[in-house]
Amino acid sequence: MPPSPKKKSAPRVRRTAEEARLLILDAAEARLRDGGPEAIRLQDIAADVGISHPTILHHFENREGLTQALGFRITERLVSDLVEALTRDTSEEGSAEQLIEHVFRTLGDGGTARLLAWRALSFETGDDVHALLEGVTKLLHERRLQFAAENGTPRPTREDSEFVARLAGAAAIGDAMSRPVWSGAANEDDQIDTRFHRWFARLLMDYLERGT
Amino acid sequence: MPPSPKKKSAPRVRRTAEEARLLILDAAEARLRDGGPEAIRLQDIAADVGISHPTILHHFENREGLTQALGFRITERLVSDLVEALTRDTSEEGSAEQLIEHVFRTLGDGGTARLLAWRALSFETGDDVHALLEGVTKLLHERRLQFAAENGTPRPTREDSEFVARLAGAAAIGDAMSRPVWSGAANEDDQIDTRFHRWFARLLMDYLERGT
DNA sequence: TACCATATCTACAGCCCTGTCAATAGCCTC
DNA sequence: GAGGCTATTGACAGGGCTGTAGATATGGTA
Repeated sequence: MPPSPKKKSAPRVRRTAEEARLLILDAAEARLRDGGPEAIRLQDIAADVGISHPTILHHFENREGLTQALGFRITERLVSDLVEALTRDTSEEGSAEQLIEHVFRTLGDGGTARLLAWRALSFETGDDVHALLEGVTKLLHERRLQFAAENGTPRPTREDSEFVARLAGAAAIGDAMSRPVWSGAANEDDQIDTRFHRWFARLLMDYLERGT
Repeated sequence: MPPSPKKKSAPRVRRTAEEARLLILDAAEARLRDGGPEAIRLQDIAADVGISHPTILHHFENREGLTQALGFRITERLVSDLVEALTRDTSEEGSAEQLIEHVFRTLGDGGTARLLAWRALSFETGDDVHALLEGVTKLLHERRLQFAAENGTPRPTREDSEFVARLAGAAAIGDAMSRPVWSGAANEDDQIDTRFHRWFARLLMDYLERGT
């Protein structure tokens, strides 16, 4: 048999390595979002991007390399988003409610909660997340000390500030994780989420202003 | 070839269907706990129990049947635990702190948080969890109305009670989920968790006693 | 234009995992 | 003790997914 008439395959698209990695990560993240961890299949992802699956292996070594890179990117984006919001929203006086709302929205929307849950399940040290909590605590505590000095209210301990940050984070994550589960079929109205966030923000603000 | 000398295989253990299902579920849960969702492999589970994997299929139809049964059992146990704690601990007056501590411990210990996260990832309606929140809200609200009548404090709205329950649940779940992630290498002391739970319980109690 | 680095492809190998099937062996009932 | 129900098993099949190898094309560079 003659060496087969050289099927003319579709012209190749050649990207930079970075571009390719971005596209692949995007596709993988989308699959993870609405298909769960088991939906991260090289062949499917490749099909989504419109490439062949060995290309993925070329860029990420192996499957685990891909998931690891994905995990890093997810938290990295989350962290930068939070830090940005923190430094922006705490500059104005009364807008802590907006900040809380923002945090809840960021975690809840677009399946970010699902991504976080996945990351929590798939180990990976998580030192970066730990660092995030540290940073937030520090920021918050400084602001509280300043507030106490200006208003003559009692100075909070550092542990107290840590607890406040921890509560806010836990509540946001927990709420985001639970919502898709227990919202269930009854989607109810979307407003109730916002009211809940406001309510929580006010609860927290009351506590902060009381001083202890 | 003569019909092979009938290798004497190990004597079979014959359990009741219920017993077998329990053993299999236990093994599956253990694997899920410390291996993640991808560790639910029929052959491995069978090996753990000491049976052959077709036996699992016999009892659960297929893999999905197993995971579904597992999901139900996990939340069922959690729900019954919570309901029991609620009815027990709210009977005494000041022991709400114990209740909160209990909820946090239940969710945090033994990887229950991991199990919940897995369940959140693997869809499944979650109507049962929704029902749990309903029940807790109702219990809480009734107690608050009674408290308000006795002490002359303002009557809370039902939505307010719902928010309290939602916050407590979200905080417990979020904290449990986050701890293994951001505790990271620095295990710090275990006491701090307890202090945090107490702190949160007091915050919540203050709010409840103020009435709004 | 010639050449090089490398992103991409096709084809294939191997593995593991789920699910099927027919046979076997405990336990309960009569 | 005989017989039936069914829990259990070994062997096998089929499919899908990861990873490998060598060829090829593309864009930049000299």
